[in-house]
Amino acid sequence: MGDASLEPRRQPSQERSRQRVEVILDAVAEILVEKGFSALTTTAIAAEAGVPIGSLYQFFPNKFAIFQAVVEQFFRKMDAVFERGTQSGASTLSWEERSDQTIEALAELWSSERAFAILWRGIQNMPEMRAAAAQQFKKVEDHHVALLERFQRDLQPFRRRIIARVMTHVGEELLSLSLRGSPEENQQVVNELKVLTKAYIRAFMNEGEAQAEA
Amino acid sequence: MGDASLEPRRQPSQERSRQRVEVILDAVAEILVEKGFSALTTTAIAAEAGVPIGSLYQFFPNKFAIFQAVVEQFFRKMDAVFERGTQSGASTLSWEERSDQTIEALAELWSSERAFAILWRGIQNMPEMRAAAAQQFKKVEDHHVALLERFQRDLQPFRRRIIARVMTHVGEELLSLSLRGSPEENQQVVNELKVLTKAYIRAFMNEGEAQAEA
Amino acid sequence: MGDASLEPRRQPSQERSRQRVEVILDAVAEILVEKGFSALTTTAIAAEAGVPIGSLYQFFPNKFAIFQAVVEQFFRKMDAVFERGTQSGASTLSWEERSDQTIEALAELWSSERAFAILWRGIQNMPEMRAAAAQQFKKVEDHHVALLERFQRDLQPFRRRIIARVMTHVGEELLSLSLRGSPEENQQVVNELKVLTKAYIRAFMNEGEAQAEA
Amino acid sequence: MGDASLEPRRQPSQERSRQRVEVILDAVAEILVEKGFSALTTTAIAAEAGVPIGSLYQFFPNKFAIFQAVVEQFFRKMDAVFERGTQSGASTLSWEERSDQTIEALAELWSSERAFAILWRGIQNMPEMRAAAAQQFKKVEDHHVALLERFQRDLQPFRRRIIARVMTHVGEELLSLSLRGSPEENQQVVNELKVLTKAYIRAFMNEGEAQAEA
DNA sequence: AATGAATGAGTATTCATTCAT
DNA sequence: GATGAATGAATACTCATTCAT
Repeated sequence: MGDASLEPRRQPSQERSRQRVEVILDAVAEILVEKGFSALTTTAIAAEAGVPIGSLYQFFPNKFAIFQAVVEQFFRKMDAVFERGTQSGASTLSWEERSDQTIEALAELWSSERAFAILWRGIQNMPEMRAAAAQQFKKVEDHHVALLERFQRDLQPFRRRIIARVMTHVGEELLSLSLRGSPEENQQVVNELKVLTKAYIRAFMNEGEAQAEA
Repeated sequence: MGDASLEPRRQPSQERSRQRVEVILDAVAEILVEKGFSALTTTAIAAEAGVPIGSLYQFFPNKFAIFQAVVEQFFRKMDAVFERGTQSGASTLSWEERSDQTIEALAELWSSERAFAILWRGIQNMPEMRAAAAQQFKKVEDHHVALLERFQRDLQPFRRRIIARVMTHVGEELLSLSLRGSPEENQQVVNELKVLTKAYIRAFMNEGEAQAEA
Repeated sequence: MGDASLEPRRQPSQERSRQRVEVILDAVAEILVEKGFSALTTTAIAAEAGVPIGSLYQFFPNKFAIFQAVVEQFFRKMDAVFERGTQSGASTLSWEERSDQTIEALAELWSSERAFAILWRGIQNMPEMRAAAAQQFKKVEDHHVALLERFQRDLQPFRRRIIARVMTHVGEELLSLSLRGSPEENQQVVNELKVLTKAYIRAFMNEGEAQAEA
Repeated sequence: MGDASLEPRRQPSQERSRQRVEVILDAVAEILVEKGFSALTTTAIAAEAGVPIGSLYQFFPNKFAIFQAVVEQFFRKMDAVFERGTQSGASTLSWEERSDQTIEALAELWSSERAFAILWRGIQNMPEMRAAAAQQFKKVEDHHVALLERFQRDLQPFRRRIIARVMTHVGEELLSLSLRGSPEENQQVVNELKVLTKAYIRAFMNEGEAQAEA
């Protein structure tokens, strides 16, 4: 699985190389925010990064691998947020508070990396990247599955997975939406995501109880 | 309002012309399903439709107008579903049943036109079509706003609009998701959309009551 | 000689047909003035004239024949100006006054048909029309030759022809130039054409005398 | 001033690149002479130059920039001729001899670059290049203005400018004409340009004296 | 005769990737 | 390793002319 051609060509072990990769990925973000996805050509990236076009191909086998690197960088940060949410001062907070906190942290992350949302939408239409995108979706989905396994033991595995998938997609859609409006609108979208998430969780929690009572 | 350059060049009044437009739009759908959005070039459309490239430009001023025609066709059907949901056998059904019915109908529509979901995602990344896409989103959002005005009078206008927007985006994201998995998964995604929608509505309904009680 | 394909397809004997041709030629002028030479497509002409595209091809075998008709119409008017200049109240006016009068009349003609100058420039770069354009140039040149034969009998035939050609081209270039500036500039260009023409004529008149004296 | 999109994309610093640009510009000339302006397509240029189409766009941002390069190259040579005419062995020559010499030199230049005349006419009808063409005309006009300022101080500035403009256009029209006939005709056209120019200058010189006497 | 939909070769331009230096 | 010029298939769109109705 996992298309090999999206792997970086080599680990940039030397300091200079590491910096170059950094510069390239920053250039990608800059272009996305300033000029949009359709301006994201290899030539433009090299120019923005102040790096010869050939260098791109020393670190990455092709255009998609560059995008993949940006995506992975972002998903690592997403992961970190989820980790923090799972571990931090567990007992003191209600699940509602934890949910809200995680969403708030995610919203901050997305808001601080507006380039990602643009890239992520663009990627959905690149056949060459669909598998890689699916894989990242899956990782978030797996995280939700794990949480549900811990706190909602009655759910059937199949349904648990679908619920996790739904939460993943709703979350990404609304976090993305929360970057496209006015500051007030954006904040309110995040608030609604909190409301909606808690309502949804409560819904299938109650189903279980309702069944148990019956 | 609405970019004139996306308007069809002329109404195909004659039978033969109407058929040609039909054939072209069918070709668009065929390509989307078979080869994906990035294969949707004018040459490919003409070839798939068995029509000379010039004919495309007799009916449409440019590529985007073709896409726009497909989008409008689909949104007219969406509209019809919403209309039916609003008018049909009003008093006998609970709001929960009505919600479920509408979602079921929408799911059937999306499932019967799989090409649309692919096109719709692709369009989001075309700067030339973003305005047109936003307009369609807005129409659905307005429908939700109208419903909320009728049944949830206490909501503040600003929040009402954001809730409507959230419902629009969640709906489209999950309906789109419900086309990408196995039949069982897809059905379950639709079910979750029903659960989630009702839970969300109940949540802000109760907020009002909670406030009223306090 | 004279490319047959530029001939009108048939003499529009019926009144309605004659009107249609008129409408078409007017449309050509309108487009030239409003949108420039590069907008002068057959489709645009038909649309502007409110005439089906097929009608164009009933009167003219091709695009060039339409242009040719406009050109001939204009050159007939040029001819008329020259005729008038040659015949009118001959003896009372000096040759200088006659020259000035003719130039003034030509300037008025060019100014009243601004479309022609645009078309005429455009035509120079159409290989298909170069022969026809040369023929029109030749007709004006021949007029000048005839005049010179009458008033400058000593000139050698070869030189007479070249002088006539030079006068033709200088005239057309400056009359065309006299449409491109401000009203004051345009008037002054016409004045300079008068000065220049008289100076030139005087020059080769004196040459003859100088030679005779020697 | 000067449309940036007509600027070359980069200075061909390396020898090989410089040669390539040379080859491209030569191909333009070749096509113009052999097949005329309307055959001057990017594909044709690339083919004639034996260069892939992409290479054209390495050096020039678009078709017009290629034409502009040819035009500028030629006008630099025109400039040089005017410079030489202004500076060379000043006192020994009468103004008549100087005028004749300059025209002779210009005629040689135009004759040695027959492609230019064809391109120059073609450019007049390209809306995208009209501004650039006007700029070149203006430079020649300015040269004439400067000369007139030196030798004909009595002329009013407005008239001086129009006279310069007239000389520019007459010169270019007749030099262009001097490439389209037989060798004898062409030589005679150049001779007439000399006669005409001197006669014209003498005319407005005398105007001044006539006024002074009165 | 009158119409106008149909045609498709031809146009300028882009861009991911390679590879000679 | 590092460079960036070179490549050419692919893209959206135009337009003079025809010919079935």
